[in-house]
Amino acid sequence: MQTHILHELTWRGLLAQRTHQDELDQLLASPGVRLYCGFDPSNSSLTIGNLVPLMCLVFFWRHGHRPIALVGGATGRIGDPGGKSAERNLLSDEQIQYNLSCIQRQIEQIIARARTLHPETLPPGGGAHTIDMANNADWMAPWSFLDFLRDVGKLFRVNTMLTKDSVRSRLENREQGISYTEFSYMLIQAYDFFHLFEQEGCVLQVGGNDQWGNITAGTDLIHKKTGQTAYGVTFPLLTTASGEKIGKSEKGAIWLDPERTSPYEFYQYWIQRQDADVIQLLKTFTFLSEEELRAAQADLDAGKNKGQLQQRLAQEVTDLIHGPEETQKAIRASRMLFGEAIQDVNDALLNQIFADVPSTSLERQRLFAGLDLIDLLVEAQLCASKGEARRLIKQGGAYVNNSRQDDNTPLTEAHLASESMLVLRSGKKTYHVVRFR
RNA sequence: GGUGGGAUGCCCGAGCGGCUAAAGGGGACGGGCUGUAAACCCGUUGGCAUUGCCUACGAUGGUUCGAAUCCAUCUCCCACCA
Repeated sequence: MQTHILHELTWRGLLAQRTHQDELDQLLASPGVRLYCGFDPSNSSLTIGNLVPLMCLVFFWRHGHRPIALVGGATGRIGDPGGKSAERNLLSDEQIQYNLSCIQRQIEQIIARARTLHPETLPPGGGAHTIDMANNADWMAPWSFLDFLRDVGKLFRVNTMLTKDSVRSRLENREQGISYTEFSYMLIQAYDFFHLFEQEGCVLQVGGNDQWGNITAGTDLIHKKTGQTAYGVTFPLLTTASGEKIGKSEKGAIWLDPERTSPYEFYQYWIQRQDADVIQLLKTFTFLSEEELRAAQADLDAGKNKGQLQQRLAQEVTDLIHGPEETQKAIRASRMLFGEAIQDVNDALLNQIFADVPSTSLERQRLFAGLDLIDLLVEAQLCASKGEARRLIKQGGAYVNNSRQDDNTPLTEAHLASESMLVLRSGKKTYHVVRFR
């Protein structure tokens, strides 16, 4: 990879703001720049949204720079006021510790996958070094409050802090306000940058655009303490064409943890993106080259995309997060689910395909007498009430083994798709497996 | 502390004594078209039941044959004044 990292970030649409434009260009022109990005341990899993900074670190890495992924063991105890409309509840230390280890594992796994699946992401020379991990609790914990106020707090002007967006938006909202604790968040993040600057020669911090205030607080601190220059780069906060945040489905966030968002759901999330978003998503979340993406854009403009781009996107991202094996399963399940009627299958196959699909287990006897479809839809929680189930059937949205049920004919053993299983579907996309024992 | 205004279904919002399970919009859901897309079109959107019943318009009481609509008290919001 010979091109300039800032060039790559630009064409990927991942460059929002940066400090010292020309100087930074020059600095990044030669490899080996030490940089970092922070990850917040407010949850035990990262989401697709958190994947953006991680991708950025990998992009920097492939250009021969040396990223550090910092998990915020210390900052997590405080809470970043940025992007939050309300004060957040503090997490217990045990919780933070747990979250930290989970997130760290996720990050490491993704980096490892990027290495093996995408050799092109490796830095020139094959990547002797990897992306390093750090935890700011390691250097924040020993500080006493008084020492921190004397050595670090003294260098911050409250007047300046008040102008930062993250703080200002909370001050303007009189209902919510901001606690002294969250107000101080900025100092810690700024100090992190200073510490890494001193100890690791880390001269650049990257982050989402909402981190701009915290990043510049860090560069200011470094300048005050050392007289030297440090840099900051932010990427835009991505939204869909219709203005929603990326990575939120109706049901909530898309998690990287397979326990929370199954690989099948994860894959489906990407498949279901609309054309207007797919190019930006490919640019952000895959390693496709500029040429490939230009070709993709051309196809799209020519009206030639028939969902292939979404498929490519889903496959690439699921590979990276869950590995090729899980991706293949998700693809197989998707083919089956969105294909023809389900027949000539056995339990083993269905179990495999529907491994991630919610299921209900019922007494086999209930089939002998004829099982009421309305009751079943409610029991499987595909419908909230019998009225809703009736409506669903009437409107033609109820399916058994992918074949539409026009009326409430009782189900019998003849409806089993395999030895003991039956596949319910509501609408086009919502599946539920019923097992009879 | 004073004076006004408000609280309606998932959300916004009309209704201001019977025709109100409550207009309209959004969202959501289902169908159609398509590519598991968008846009668009159609339909549904309190619960239970075979024309009926029950629960609902901040809470509690009251007036009335009849209340989301009138009255009283309470709770919570919002605006202006001090």
